[in-house]
Amino acid sequence: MPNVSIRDVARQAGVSVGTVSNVLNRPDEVSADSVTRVQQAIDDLGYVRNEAARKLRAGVSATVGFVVLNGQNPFFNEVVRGAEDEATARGIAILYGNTDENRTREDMYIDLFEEHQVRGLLIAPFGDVNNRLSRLKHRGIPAVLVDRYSGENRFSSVSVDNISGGRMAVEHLIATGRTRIAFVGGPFEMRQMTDRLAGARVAVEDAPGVSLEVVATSAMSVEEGIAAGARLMARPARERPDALFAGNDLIALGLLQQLVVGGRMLVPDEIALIGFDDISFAAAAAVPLSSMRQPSTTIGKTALRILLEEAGDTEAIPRQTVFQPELVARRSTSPTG
Amino acid sequence: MPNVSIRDVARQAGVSVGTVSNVLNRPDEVSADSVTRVQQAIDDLGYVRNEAARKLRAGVSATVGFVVLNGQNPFFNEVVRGAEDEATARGIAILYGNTDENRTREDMYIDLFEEHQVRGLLIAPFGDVNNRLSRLKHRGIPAVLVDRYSGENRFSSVSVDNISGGRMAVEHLIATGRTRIAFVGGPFEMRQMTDRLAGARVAVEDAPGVSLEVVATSAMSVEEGIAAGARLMARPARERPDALFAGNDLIALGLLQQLVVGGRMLVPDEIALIGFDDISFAAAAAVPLSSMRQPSTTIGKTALRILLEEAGDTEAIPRQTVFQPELVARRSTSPTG
DNA sequence: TGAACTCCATGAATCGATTCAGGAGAACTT
DNA sequence: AAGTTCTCCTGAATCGATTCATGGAGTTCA
Repeated sequence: MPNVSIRDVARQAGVSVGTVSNVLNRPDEVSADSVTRVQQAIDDLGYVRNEAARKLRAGVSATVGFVVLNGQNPFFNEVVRGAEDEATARGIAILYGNTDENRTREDMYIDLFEEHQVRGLLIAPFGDVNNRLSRLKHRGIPAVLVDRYSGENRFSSVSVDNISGGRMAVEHLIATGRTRIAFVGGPFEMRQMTDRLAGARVAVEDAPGVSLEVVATSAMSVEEGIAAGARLMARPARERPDALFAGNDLIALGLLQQLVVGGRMLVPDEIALIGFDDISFAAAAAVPLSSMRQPSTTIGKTALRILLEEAGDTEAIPRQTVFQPELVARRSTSPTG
Repeated sequence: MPNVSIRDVARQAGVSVGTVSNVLNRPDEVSADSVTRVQQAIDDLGYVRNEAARKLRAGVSATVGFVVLNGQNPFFNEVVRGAEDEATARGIAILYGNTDENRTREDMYIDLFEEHQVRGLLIAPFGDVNNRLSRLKHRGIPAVLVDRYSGENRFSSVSVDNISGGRMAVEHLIATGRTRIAFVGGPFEMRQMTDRLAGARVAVEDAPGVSLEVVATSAMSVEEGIAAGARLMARPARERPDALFAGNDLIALGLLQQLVVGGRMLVPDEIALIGFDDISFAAAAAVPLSSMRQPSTTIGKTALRILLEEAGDTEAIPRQTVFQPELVARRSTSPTG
């Protein structure tokens, strides 16, 4: 029995379509008798509400878009997971798009989700999306930036204090006796990276006798970490840093491989290593990886909650939610000796 | 300028709404002049098509649902990525749901996506979803099973030959000189796991003098791999297997950690290790991990393509697409000595 | 010239849920 | 008993894109 509409339910239950709609949307304004009759009819006919019609008429969508910049990074999957939980608890579905750090794809998804009349957009942006998002806002589609602080205050955002995180990571390295530190990360168009590096610089400036060098990567991936690790290992042992702060855990895992491959196990005695994000693979690495934990699912949950609030109130004032990252010290940064 | 409708475009361009619709959907049936005038009006007004209205009237949806059983497993993210590419090329958006191997969530997502009138459903199922999917099919919503062979032939499926994969993995272990093999995996409600184990059994039966033991895990996760690894390492060295075949790469990575932790580096000399899926973390592990590669993005692409074909033709005969996994031998299974 | 075709444009009807003005009937007031 | 208030229900109008029967204008051909 395909295509059971509210009209069929109304007929079956012997009430009007308006009543059926009320049973569905505000059952307390309907007599108990009608509610049970309509429920019965719904079960008998196997009625399923048509979201398209609902969206069209009510103008309110039960869909939220989530545009993620790297679907291969477990961190973002955890953020999505948090948003998902919060969404499904409200009967909202998530349209998912992975841009793979590609501006064209990013634009494409924003447009696509606009066509789909999403209730709002969560986005971990890669490029500069302010103009596009402003346009959406104009049309009543709010956006919340995820994992990216919105400096201009045009949009709400949920992120982590990357500067402070970078500082804490390097302070930890220094506290455990390291002095020749390298930051391995990039690309530096990404705000996350520049902030983490800036934090690292602060920590180093406060510590006399500690140096910081920068090893740039072109992506935040395991592969780039491996490549950077190979470059470091190509140096004479004397010229290598004694501690590495990786821009994120993927890079850190790549580095780690190069530092332990072939059983040489330089970590942690000769070189300490700390990452960022604390993805679940970090704890499970060959040498359990120290990392700066981001509250990933909480970020997702919070972002979704803020988004829905703003969807209800177009005049809402953008607010920036910033969590503090937390140092998770594991074996990869055990003190030397 | 919120809420620009096709009617506004028609007025602006000096044509009827029917013509605007035709420009949008079959421009070749419209005069070149009208096309440019309408295009101009669309640009001027910033018109964006309303998917809800389109879906309601045309009954055709530009949305596909993808229900995944473990959003934390990079393998599934790669499958999603494949489907995504294929979908966006056609202007189709993906509703994403992660069930986390939980039947309630699985049911919930199927219902939710039905309400959303998806054009079809891709699902990597956990529980028995045949009845629910049949219901959808009745309503004109086809489903394609992903990473799961559909024995009954009620639905199309795209998967990998797990039996053959299991056999190849163990044959490889045997060929590299191992004789005391353990399969580490579970839960065995999952068809993937039983098939891989069955394949392993076949390989062992053909090889005199080779034994196979089963170490059960309660999930296909890194954590379970670590736990199983700890149990194995608690045994006296003599009683340990000399080769491990992990049910998937997450389990393998967990095992690997326990086998190399503290610099003891048992892999590959004392114990060989092979996983399944060949996720990108496998190649980047401390000891690069041998694995049975699944063509993950191809699986996603193929599944989506079949789904769309079936959405166009309700009488389509279900077809089972089975790929062969491919052995990727890395250091973790180098021959001993 | 007129019949037969093409080519295109028109605009009302339609999809299904929601909304809301209007009203029936019961209950309560005075 | 008449007026007032409540509680529920009704059903037509509506959202915006698509469809399709209708028909006007221009071509071709006999």
